[in-house]
Amino acid sequence: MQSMDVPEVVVLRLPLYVRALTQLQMGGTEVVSSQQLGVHLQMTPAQIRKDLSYFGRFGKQGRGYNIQFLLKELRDILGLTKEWRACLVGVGRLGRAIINYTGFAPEGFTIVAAFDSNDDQVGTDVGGIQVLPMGDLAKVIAKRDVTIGIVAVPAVQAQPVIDILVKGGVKGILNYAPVAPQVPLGSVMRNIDPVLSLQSMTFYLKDG
Amino acid sequence: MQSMDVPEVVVLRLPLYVRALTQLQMGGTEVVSSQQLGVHLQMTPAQIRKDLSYFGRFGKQGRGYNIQFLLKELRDILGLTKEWRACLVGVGRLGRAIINYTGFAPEGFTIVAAFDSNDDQVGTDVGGIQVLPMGDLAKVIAKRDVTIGIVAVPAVQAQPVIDILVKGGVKGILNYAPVAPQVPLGSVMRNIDPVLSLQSMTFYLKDG
DNA sequence: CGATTCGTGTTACAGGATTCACAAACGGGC
DNA sequence: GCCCGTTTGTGAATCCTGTAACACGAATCG
Repeated sequence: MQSMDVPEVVVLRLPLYVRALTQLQMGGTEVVSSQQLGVHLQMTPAQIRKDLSYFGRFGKQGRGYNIQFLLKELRDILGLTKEWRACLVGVGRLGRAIINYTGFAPEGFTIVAAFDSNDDQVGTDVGGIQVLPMGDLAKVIAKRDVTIGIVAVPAVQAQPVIDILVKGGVKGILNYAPVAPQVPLGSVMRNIDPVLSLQSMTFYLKDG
Repeated sequence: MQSMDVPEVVVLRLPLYVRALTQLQMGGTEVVSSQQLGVHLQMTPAQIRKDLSYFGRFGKQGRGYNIQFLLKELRDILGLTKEWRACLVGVGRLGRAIINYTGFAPEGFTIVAAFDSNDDQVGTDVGGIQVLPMGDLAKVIAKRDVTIGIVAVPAVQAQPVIDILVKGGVKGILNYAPVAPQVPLGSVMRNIDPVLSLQSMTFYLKDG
């Protein structure tokens, strides 16, 4: 499969291209050169062209890239043309914020179920979603075609919860817990960790 | 300054070491080898040793690293020994969640002020913090020794808000808005963007 | 219609980062 | 005090990423 020989750094940049192109499209632009895109994203034109060339030939010499076309291609490549269904584990403060976050839906990511191990939470309604017991996890994942698990539980529970999610059939994990858990080969995990970001930032701030 | 010739990837990994070491320390371990740490963090022992060697010689041959000592050193290097004061801009849903997030304080990051451009928000109390008008920003930053600005405003407002923060004297930006804003040289920015994470994840999920 | 300009896709190269391999150092046992 | 298993710190070698250069196609202009 193509996925195998495309460097991961490149894949990580594709969503940035999608963002920038969408923004340009909103502004009414129809064609853009790697040069202009580069200014927008603070990268060299060469890098953009090289990244795109991993997937095909999308531009025209002397003209640049047709935004609508390139966007469609990139969305295809990233798999953004379908609706992705996710479930959330942990409906504490953080989990509630995630459910209520309005940024996911417009991009095609929908949270279709929520779980919690705390019996007091089970049965309650959070942002229009019924909180289910952890025991229902595997069943719901299968029934509702859930491919992504969002983890918003305390650090110590993260690894066991992730194990359950993966065993339940989830393929991707978006982890908000402040740990670096392990996922089996074949699963993909992304960590959201503002504290780590701050801690690496202070290195540059400490005597500047 | 040493900061200049240490690769940024290395700096990004240091907080991971701090985390793992803290966890081991909690568990009662006193000495750890790069081997063991590597298993814990899923990295090669060689990389850990090389990373650490940028900053000094912290280990003992035949034994490994004294956790307490190494932790102290790493905290020093990262500048985590002092209290960092931050201000938040934008007290919408996301901003409120950030203020109420309990993960910052234990690591020495305190939110000491909150701002919003919406007059309806100004004057209200969010999580024990009084919301101030944007006009007070520069004054408060100076007076309360704020070095970090946390941005939780809609995408279109992110860049202007960041400009104001930087002009006001903030040195670091933690940006939650789904854009890639520009900061002047000498400032540091970190982006928290779950949607980008998901969008690069789906590439690997789309036909697996 | 030929010349010129522009910007792509690609190949070659340079600079970084990661891994390897090994000498030097440490601690424990005897 | 000496040996032995262990593990560090560090050049050297390998791998990877980003940048620069260039040949070619496409559009434009006189």
